[in-house]
Amino acid sequence: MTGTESGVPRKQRADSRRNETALLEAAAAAFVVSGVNAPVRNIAARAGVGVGTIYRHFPTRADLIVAVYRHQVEACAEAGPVLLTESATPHAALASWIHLFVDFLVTKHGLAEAMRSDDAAFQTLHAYFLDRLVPVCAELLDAASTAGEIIPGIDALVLMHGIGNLCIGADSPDYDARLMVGLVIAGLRVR
Amino acid sequence: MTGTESGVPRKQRADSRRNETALLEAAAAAFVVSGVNAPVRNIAARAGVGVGTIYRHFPTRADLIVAVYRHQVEACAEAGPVLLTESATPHAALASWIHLFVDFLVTKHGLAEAMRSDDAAFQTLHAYFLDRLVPVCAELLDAASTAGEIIPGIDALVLMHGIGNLCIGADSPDYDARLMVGLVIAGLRVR
DNA sequence: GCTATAGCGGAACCAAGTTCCGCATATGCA
DNA sequence: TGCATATGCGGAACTTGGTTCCGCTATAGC
Repeated sequence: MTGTESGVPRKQRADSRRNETALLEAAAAAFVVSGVNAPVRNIAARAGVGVGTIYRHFPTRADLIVAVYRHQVEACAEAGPVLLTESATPHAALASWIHLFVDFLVTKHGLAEAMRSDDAAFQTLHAYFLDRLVPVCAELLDAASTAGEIIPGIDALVLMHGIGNLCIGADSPDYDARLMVGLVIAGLRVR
Repeated sequence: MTGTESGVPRKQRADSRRNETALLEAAAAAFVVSGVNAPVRNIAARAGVGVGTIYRHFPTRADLIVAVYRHQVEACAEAGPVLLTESATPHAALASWIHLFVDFLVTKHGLAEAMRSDDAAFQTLHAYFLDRLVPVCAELLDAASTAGEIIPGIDALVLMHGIGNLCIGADSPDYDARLMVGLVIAGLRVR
């Protein structure tokens, strides 16, 4: 229940907003150096707040991750339709978009792991990333499928899930996520 | 330093051996219901031993996992050459073998995740699984490559790494690891 | 049987996530 | 401007799970 008896809600306190942005900055910084599983106490200390303040603003780690990466996810989502109109073929657009998505993932240490975690706390992360990006992917798949360039019936959710998985551990020297993703893209083509 | 002054080592105590097999059975059971990250205390309780006993026999979780699954890994490794002689083509052998590997992984909740963990504790797991299976995979890849069925230059380690990744979360209802692996196998073919 | 010691159990310690509550302070109003 | 009150804060305390360590027990070898 927010607000006074009269029903008109008191506006959010200034310090609360300050803390929220401080937390976002601190989290972004912590994620860069320690990955998205950076200890809560770390982030709180960086932001100069108590741990309780993190939980008040971002009840689950997923909420914090979503908030930190929202801009980049939006950019990726918006790139889909653009690529579709600008690319030579739908398959080329699909390939470009997937590479964009992969680039996003591999530069966020631990994000790919988190994305696929079945831990309930990551439900909102899962939901946001996929709800925002799966339709875009589906549109690209559909276009390429209609053009007869790829095998039909591929589910966008499954594909993104798989692409995400392939990006796990992408910073290991004896692995090459992009190569594997490339194999998948090649495997999509009709032969 | 083990043994008496005279240099002849005292043989392993009977209770020690008993505990080791009890632990293996308990761990196998725990892995089935809770995945390979089942709490140490759980496994110890199941086996009717103290936690210290686990660490004495299996210093890291990876050691325990390796011990539990050794038979199945060996079977998979040995299947490679057999498939190569019995299959119609090297590519068919490769595909069959990969499916075998995938079947092994997807039925072990959490094993695929553990396989790719960069945590130092999982080093021996990584080492054992890959050292045992990568050469087999390399042989199959080589045969298929020589036969001109697949694109050349694919590194077995990278491929297995990727296949392992694709198997993460295979028990989720909205994912299909086998489909994704199938795409990779298709992507390997020359066109 | 006796002795030396390998091996055992589990308490204690550590790391991280999460909850909760007394306290501080910003807001809205007089 | 000063006051009342709800909002929001900090961080201690609790939980869970891994890891270490040490006094004690039971076995192997004689």
